[in-house]
Amino acid sequence: MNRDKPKYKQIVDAAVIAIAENGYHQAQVSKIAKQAGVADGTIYLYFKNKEDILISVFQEKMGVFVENLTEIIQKGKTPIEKLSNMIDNHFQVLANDHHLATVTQLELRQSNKDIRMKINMILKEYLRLLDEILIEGMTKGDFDPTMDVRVARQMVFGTIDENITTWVMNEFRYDLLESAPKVKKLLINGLKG
Amino acid sequence: MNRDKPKYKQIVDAAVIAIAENGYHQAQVSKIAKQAGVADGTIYLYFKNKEDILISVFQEKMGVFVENLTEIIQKGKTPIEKLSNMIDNHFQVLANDHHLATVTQLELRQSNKDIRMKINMILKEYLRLLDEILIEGMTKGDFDPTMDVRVARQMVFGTIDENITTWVMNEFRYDLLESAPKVKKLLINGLKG
Amino acid sequence: MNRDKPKYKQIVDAAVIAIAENGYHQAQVSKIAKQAGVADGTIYLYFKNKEDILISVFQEKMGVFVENLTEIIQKGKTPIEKLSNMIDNHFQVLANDHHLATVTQLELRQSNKDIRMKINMILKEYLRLLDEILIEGMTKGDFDPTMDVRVARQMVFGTIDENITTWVMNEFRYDLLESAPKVKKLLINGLKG
Amino acid sequence: MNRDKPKYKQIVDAAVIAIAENGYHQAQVSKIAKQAGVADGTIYLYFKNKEDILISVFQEKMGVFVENLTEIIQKGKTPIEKLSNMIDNHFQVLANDHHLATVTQLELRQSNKDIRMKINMILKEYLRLLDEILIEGMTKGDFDPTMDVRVARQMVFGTIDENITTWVMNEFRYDLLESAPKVKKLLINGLKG
DNA sequence: GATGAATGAGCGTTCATTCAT
DNA sequence: TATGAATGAACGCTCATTCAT
Repeated sequence: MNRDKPKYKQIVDAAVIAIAENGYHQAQVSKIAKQAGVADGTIYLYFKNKEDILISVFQEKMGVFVENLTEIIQKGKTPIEKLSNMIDNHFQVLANDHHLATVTQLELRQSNKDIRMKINMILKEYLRLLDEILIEGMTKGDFDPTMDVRVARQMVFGTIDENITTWVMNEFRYDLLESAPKVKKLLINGLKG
Repeated sequence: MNRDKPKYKQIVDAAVIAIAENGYHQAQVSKIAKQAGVADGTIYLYFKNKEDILISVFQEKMGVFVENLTEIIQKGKTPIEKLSNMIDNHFQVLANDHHLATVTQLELRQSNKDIRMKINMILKEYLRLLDEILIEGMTKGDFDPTMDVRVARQMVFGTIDENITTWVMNEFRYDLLESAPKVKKLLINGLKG
Repeated sequence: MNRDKPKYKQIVDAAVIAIAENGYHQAQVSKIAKQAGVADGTIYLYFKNKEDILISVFQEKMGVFVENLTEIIQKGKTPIEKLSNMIDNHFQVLANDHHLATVTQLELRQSNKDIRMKINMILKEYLRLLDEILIEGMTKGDFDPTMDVRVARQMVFGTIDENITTWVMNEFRYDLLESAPKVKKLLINGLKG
Repeated sequence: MNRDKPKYKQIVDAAVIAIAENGYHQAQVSKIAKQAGVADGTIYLYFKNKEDILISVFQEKMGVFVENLTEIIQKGKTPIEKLSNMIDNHFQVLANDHHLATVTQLELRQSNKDIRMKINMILKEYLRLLDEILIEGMTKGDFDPTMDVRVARQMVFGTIDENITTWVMNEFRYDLLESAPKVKKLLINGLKG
């Protein structure tokens, strides 16, 4: 079950494609295996079970968001700049990968409570970094120092998420990136207090 | 398939409980029937199939939100008051019915694309009413007249939704209603521009 | 369960239509009831169960064949004339009632062994009359006196039956009655020995 | 879905037994699987669905009739000899396999129209070969050159079929093979004209 | 007699997982 | 490691029959 071997990533990527193209419930293990070019049984040399594939998909892909956000925080000067770059990054990554957007915004949410609980655990790290930005902003006076961080974080993440989900549901018919400045303006106004 | 007979509502309510307690995929028709105190076959006198039960659950329950919001819009004086009351209503209805909250925020989202598309159609009416409030606010000067209504609506709904979902995922461990004033403050600040 | 009341015949006739138009397996009791213009439950005031309806259909309709054949035997002069008239009658009755032909030749044969055993019991009387004609022919020298009556009867009935079934399966696309003289010629040649 | 693997024939044979012993409607897939000594799911590696099993049963078994008849036609000298051998073969194959006789004469006829249409397509080849014999006989003067081939074919097949069906319905209580010479004599007389 | 709402047993099929090769 | 044939548990839906009115 070595997660560094090339076949591991090969299967994770195949899962994204299989789920995006067939839908969550139609992405049987055999389809993922076929897409990955391996036998059904081979999947089980790298993953404990199907649930493990799905969680790994999220983990691997979410990793990119966390890495990018870590860098954004390091390089950014002001909290507002950091928040702005975070939103841009979030929108850009998904705007550039429709398969991934479909999987994270629609398909993976059809998984059962257990899986989504685990997915939420993975998301935690990303939200922790967001909290960091918000707290810095409150301390430095860029954001309302009296606001509730949890609620503020939920506003930021909920707004971004809803935006992207709507775009996916509309089958990418408009340019997601055009919404970014509007989202930023509204959110920053909200946070300024 | 008469939707006015008492058994119709009886089954819809039973479905909410069965789904909340067992999870979407474990809420077999037989469990819903048992919960409703009717025979399995009786379900099919009132619903075309299982999918129809789920859509009806959403329809019936969402109906309350739409009715309440309609009244709120009629009675409210200012757009801000209307928005405020809408948020209060949304939080209160779900804070008072944990089963319903579980079903709408977690379980029903596991349904397949078809069902979710239909659920979205039902949601549309609610979002249209929200748009009404926002546009009135833009016209009257309460909200930023230059903002994008769609993005603003996504912020309001996304923030509310994310808040409630987090609360459900945390298994109702804190008081949802305490978040309402904070959510309102943040959102209204954001919309004011 | 009075079989003389008008509703009894009404339901039998409705069954023929319902079965002919929907097929044996799609002719649910509720469809037969609807076709007859009575409630589902009413069926059970006249018939023990669904099987009883089907057997009654055959019984009532077969009755016509037996009555006609009895008269043919009484009025006929020679065994060959009687056989000839029997074949004509058999073809004519079904050529005039496509619904009935469909039901007896195709649909009713989809019933289970039990029902078909009972149908065969009803058929017995008709075959007994046919035997009478054959035996008279053997005695009078019109037919081969050394032939096996059972086998001869099976030839006559099997040939008639196969002819009509093929015609039904070809959806009545040709004129069944044109085959009658040919069938008669072949059979009588066979029987003459 | 490889039809050459041993398990394919294994399941077809099991289906004949399961249907003969339980009746068409009581021969559930699970019973066929059990009889074949495989898991339920294995059935679906070799057959598209239950209907496909039934059609395959007929196809495989009818194949024997067609093969035998082809050989009979090749080896036979006169049309009468060929017809005679065909009847013998038809009777012998079924006299030697009561299960198969039950299935072809009684149980398979309970299938729905679709299946029976497909079964009829398979039967067509057998009837075509019979037609060949009849036409040769008409040409060579063994059979009445003025007879209608279709009607003649229906007499031959109908007589054979009715004979065997009666024997099955009488639960094999008499020796089917004793009827063969009688059937042949009657039919050949009929065809001679 | 007549109704029709309610009943509940019964089954074909899918698919994640295993394991002999 | 890798394979893929085989497994078998699990469930939505139909429809003949009943029975309170």
